[in-house]
Amino acid sequence: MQNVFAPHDHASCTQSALTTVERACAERGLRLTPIRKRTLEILLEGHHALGAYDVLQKLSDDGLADKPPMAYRALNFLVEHGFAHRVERLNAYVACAHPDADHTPALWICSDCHKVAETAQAAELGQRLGQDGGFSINTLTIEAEGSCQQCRGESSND
Amino acid sequence: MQNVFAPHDHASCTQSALTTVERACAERGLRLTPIRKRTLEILLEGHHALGAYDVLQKLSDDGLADKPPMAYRALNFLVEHGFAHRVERLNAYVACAHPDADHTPALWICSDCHKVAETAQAAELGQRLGQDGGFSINTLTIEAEGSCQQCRGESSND
DNA sequence: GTATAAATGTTATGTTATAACATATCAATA
DNA sequence: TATTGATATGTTATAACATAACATTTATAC
Repeated sequence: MQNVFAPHDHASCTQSALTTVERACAERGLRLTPIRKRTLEILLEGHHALGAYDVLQKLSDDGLADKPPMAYRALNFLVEHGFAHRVERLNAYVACAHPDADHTPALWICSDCHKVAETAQAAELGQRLGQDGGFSINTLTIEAEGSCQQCRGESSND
Repeated sequence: MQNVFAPHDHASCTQSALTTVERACAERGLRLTPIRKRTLEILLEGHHALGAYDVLQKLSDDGLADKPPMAYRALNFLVEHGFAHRVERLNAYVACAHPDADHTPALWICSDCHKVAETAQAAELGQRLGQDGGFSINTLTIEAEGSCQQCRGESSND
């Protein structure tokens, strides 16, 4: 697990994600417009999931967007292209930790510090689960809520 | 996979779930009040997930409840005690197929016939996934969207 | 430079969910 | 059997999440 729960150099963590996404957009002919880029930056500020209206508020503070559809469009763009994930259990969004890989993530939601981590090994696992019933998986959602190692060891890590 | 996608004797399927839940409530000192029982029956009518407001409409038709909190309370009761599951991807609810077992279900959502099936083998799997990161799982959500064997073989199965 | 597609701007509304508080019912027991 | 404490229901109001539909602007390809 790429452990976003643990202390780490967040500036370089953010920067590398941003660079990776910029490169991916260039390669794939996608337009990382100001709203979209800023939305990604907002999600990258922490490893917390943000609701669409939280994102919208920040976009609005920056004068970039001030109506719900504008935030949803940017978020949907990021999710569609694998640069962010929607956290179904929270109706919220989190920046992708490995935006370069085509992956089905498993999300780990710490109910103490509220950070959300991600692992990538979920896809083949779902296929295996579905096999006996002959179910053909299109998309797979795996989300766990619990407590991270840091929070179990310390008082608070928010 | 207990295959709710395939044709089956739905009357006995419903009846056995209802009986099991009644017994479980008796054993565990839970009150299966009219609203709660009817809510379960509504969910058991098909293997489709129903939104809270769909359930509310039906409860209202029966003169049992007519305000959102009343439906949400009944649904939450059923979910808390394992008699129904919330489908996070659909913001909807489905009756539990094995209400007697304490389980972490994996849900299979067919985007063609819209039925939702359930398998129970997800718990240890999640534990395994979380282990390397030292994450301690409280609840685990596993939901797949795709197509069931029946729908891939036939035209429509709704 | 015009046509086409993509993205953004805007209005309005739809959908899902809960906080907060009042009232009624149940279950144990004094 | 009256009291009481816990549980469940009734009600108002609003919070939180999301999208349909259509107008305008900006980018891109020809």
